[in-house]
Amino acid sequence: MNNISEIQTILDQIKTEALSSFDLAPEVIENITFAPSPDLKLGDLGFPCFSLAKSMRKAPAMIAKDIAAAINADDHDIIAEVLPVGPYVNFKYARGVVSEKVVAAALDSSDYGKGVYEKPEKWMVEFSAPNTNKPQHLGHVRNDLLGASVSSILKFAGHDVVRVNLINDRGIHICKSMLAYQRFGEGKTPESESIKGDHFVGDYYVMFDKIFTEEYESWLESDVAEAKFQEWQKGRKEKEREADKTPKKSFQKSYKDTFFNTESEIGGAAKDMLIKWEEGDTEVRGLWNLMNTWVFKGFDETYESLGVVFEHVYRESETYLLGKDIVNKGVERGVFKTIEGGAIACDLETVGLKGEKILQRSNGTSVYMTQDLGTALARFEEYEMDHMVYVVGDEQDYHFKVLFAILEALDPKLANRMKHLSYGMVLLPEGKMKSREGKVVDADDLIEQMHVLAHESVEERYPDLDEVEKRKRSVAIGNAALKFYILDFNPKTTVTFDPKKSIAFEGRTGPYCLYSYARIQSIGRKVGGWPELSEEEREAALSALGTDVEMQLVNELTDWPRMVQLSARLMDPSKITEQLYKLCKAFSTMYNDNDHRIKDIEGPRRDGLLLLTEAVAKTLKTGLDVIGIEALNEM
RNA sequence: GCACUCAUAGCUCAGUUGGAUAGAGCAACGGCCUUCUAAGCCGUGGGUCGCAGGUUCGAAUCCUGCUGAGUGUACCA
Repeated sequence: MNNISEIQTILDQIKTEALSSFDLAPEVIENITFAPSPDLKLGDLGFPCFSLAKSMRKAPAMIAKDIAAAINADDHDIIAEVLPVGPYVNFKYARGVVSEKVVAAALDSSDYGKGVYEKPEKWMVEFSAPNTNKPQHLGHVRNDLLGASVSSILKFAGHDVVRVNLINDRGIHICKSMLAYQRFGEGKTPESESIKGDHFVGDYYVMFDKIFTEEYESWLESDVAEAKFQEWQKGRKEKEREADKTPKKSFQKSYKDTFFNTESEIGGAAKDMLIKWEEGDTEVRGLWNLMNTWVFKGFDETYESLGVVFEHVYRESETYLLGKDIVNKGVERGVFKTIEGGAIACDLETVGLKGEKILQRSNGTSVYMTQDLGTALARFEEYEMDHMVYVVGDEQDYHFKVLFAILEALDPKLANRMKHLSYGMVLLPEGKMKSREGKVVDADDLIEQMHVLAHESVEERYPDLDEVEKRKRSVAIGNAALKFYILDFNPKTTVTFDPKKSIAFEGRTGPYCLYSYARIQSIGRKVGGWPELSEEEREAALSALGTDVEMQLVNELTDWPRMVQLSARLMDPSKITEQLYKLCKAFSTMYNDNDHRIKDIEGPRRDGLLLLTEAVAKTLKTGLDVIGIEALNEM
């Protein structure tokens, strides 16, 4: 099916063969898995026998002995020795043979670890999904990088992948920045102010919020507000009221939306603008188009510097009406129902959840969920993909649970084909990021800052380089640092980002991987190119490998295809970063070891070490490419 | 109130889905550049895996309760 490394396939066969002579259920055999041994002295890897104790009615240590005895190491060229170690059956590799197979596999394939399926599955991955009222921040960067790398990992694992973006370009929040610009823009443009388009528009969004907040705060001083407050207090449950030590503050918070929708002048103006937008008012649409052009240009720059690409970009202004007829048909089919007041809802009890979800308001307009339903069904029809992945933050876990349940109710064939790749928020040491209050790590600023820091680093280490080369390296190093940092977290982890110390260039980082790669390239140059050998010579060279240090590196190479598959299955890029780091670490250990200095070694072993080194470089480059990091030949 | 998620070294995080002695990086301390790039390597110290029970031959991992943090729970998007 796919090329999980040859070694693992052979080992699995040996295990299955050995165990099949003991009259065990297939799933019992399946459940026994190899793990690297904690100490190379005990063997290179092994499997535990605890779970066999019940069905075989014997102590695990006895079982391990019996199984070990049942395997004849001489029958398998990759195995030198099989030995029971307590309750474990441990295997010692015929190191030369294993090295030969693994390194040859890594060298001969242009993309070692790539999965190959006879019939690849088709996946659609939706990610990024920005709003057009403000520039992207670090949270979006996490989304962008996760979406892009998971897409790329799925592709590398052997699937067909379509990357899509859904830009949120309509709604009241969009009108806020439009209104502020209309009133205070004075005809300025991003060009006239020399500001990136999305930042330009974002500034008006912040301005709107500032004006609205001022309006609200001055209203709160009024007698009307006091009366509203008293009324609100009376309406509360007694317990709540007594427990609340700062009722004014609570009122201020809870009434803000109501104020926006009723009393607020600027709020009302924004709402009027939204109505005009929906009516297709020429002036409003014109302004909307103009500001969109600015924002999209800004977004494109950000995507380009992150290396993010989409096959298809959807806009909510084009999709927001989708789903309306699905809702109506759903009522006819009895999947949805009309409730009191005329709204349409889905009874979530019928899909295994609680409560009900409104899909159409009593005034006939649709809600967010409705367009998600419509968009999903339209996409399945258009692309006929096997799987749909939504890369969206974990605060929307419930939304997607409901969405998937309703979609399944509408079309049972969609069951288990939709996945929410839910990832944790990025917090600052002082808490959540807030665009409206300017408490954000801006994406463009961050990227720029990485380049500046990388440049300082290059300047310090290699002051004699010409400026063009310094720039080139700074960009590559800065991007590598940022991407590796973000992707090295498990997606579901809530990240605390400290601007002052989070992203480093040393230790387990992107630059460390680039550095390892550059070092290897330097070796290649020093020896006048990698050895080009005949079949026999190569086999002899690779078979000469076998020290612990060399095997550690060979083992990491062996693991690479497995980790790729694991990363794809879990949709977790951190499995890739982890394995790349391990590869670099094992290489660096060898590089610094006195007994493994290639320049001091002669004969086939020298060639063997060179080929192993070359294989590491090839795998590294492939792996870095999968997560969108550009390797450097010199650093 | 209810639902979901999380709690592991001073800090930031892993822990391959229940297996061998819980691991990295940073920070601290000690070594290694006339020898293939020191963005590196080697070593030392640092843990009651939030607390209390339970299941299991075996639990950081599964179950229950408690404590603490986050998120969600709209005819918002």
